[in-house]
Amino acid sequence: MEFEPTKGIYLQIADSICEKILSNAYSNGDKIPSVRELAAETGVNPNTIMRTYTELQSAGILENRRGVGFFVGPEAKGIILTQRKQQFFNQTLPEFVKQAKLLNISLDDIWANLKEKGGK
Amino acid sequence: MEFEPTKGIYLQIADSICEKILSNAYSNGDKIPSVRELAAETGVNPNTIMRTYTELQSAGILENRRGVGFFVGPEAKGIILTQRKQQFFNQTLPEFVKQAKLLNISLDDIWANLKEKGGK
Amino acid sequence: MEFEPTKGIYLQIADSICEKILSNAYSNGDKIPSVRELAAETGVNPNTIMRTYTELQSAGILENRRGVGFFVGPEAKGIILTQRKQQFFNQTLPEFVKQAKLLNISLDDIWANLKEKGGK
Amino acid sequence: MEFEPTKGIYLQIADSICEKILSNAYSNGDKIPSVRELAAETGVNPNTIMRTYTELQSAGILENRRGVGFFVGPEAKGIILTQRKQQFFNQTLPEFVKQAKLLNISLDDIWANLKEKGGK
DNA sequence: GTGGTCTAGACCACC
DNA sequence: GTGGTCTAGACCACA
Repeated sequence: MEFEPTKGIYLQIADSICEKILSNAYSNGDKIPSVRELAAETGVNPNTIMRTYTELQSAGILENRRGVGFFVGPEAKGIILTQRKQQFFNQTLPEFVKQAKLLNISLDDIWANLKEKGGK
Repeated sequence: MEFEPTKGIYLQIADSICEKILSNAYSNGDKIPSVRELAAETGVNPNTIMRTYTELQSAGILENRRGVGFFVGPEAKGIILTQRKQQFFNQTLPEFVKQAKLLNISLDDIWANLKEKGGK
Repeated sequence: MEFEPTKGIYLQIADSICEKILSNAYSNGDKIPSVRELAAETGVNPNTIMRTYTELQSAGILENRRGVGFFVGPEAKGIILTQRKQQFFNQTLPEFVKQAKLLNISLDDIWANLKEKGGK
Repeated sequence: MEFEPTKGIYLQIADSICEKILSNAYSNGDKIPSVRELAAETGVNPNTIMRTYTELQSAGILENRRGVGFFVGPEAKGIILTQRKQQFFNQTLPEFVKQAKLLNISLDDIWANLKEKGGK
């Protein structure tokens, strides 16, 4: 698995898990791969996976049954959505608009660019 | 001068210089403050300023006359714009679209909203 | 380890690493000594080693896995060779020819001389 | 006038003067441009020109008549030739050969390259 | 005065 | 343990 060098690996893994939850690849209550499994699969140090899981747990997205494994929490999807929407409207969107203005890129330019990529 | 804790100081200083170039506060060929001057002014260690200048130089944005100082390069503005546009279309925009999709937010809605604000 | 006083230590270390790569002492993907290790081994400050590694990285010769170490990049050998050949034909050779001309030394004589030595 | 960033400007100016002497643009006993003249012409700080002149003087290549100016010394050409030949055979040539061997460049390759450039 | 390099030692996030 | 950044202070060559 490939990782961006600018962002913590544990965060990138957390993102990928959240995205699986949002896209219903994982549903509420599902058991997710064990630390060792995921470590082997991604080629990442188990400590790093563990950090991902515990942080997701303390966010209420995952739950832990001792000796059994980690499971998707009952409110997982809602928590992730709330969290992401907040981030989207408070950070991503304003930053996006600011950059576009600074670079003098119009909505039409963006639209054209998206169509071009979408056409591929 | 105040700095965000999340991003390297040398990068924040680089950004501020680039913005001065984009806004024509510095023009092509202008001498920019010496390493020690800017260090004193910002309260940052000269080594850190040096790092900023060196990186901007190797990007072609600054030039250097030994024993004299650093100067804005002839292509500075173009390089910065190219660089930023590239980042916008290759990273910011796709990430933005991806998040919007995951959150089930319609791009059309966002655009309508933006156009409305733009009209203010 | 001994260093020439005329050339930056960080450059001399970079050279020695490149030569290890060219001579196959390091192969593609190999982990090279950690910053602290090499610093201790050479008696040089870790910051200086860090500078060497960073510059080799931005040249594409080294790669970097966070918290793990620096590794020889997949194209390392090719990059080094290209870089050196370019320098040879664009700088070393013209300078050599220019000096020979100024000194009124015939290139043919030099060639003959070299071939003779090469035959030994 | 353009200067390489890697080598002291005062050395580059010294070289250009020596080359004028070798190519008979300046002859023994000729008055060379005053410090101020050459400074204005090259756009270089007069201190730097002065350094060049005094170093060439202490090498016996230039002579100084107070209140009059700097002049090419009687042995100038000989001194420069001796000096350069020494450097050529002790440094330039061995370094040239070493690099060619390291890069696996044959004399024929070099020959071909020279012809190509000469043909332009 | 300018840039450029090096050292020593600290602290951080991450694996 | 790893890399990454920052500070403080020194010394150098050069203009």
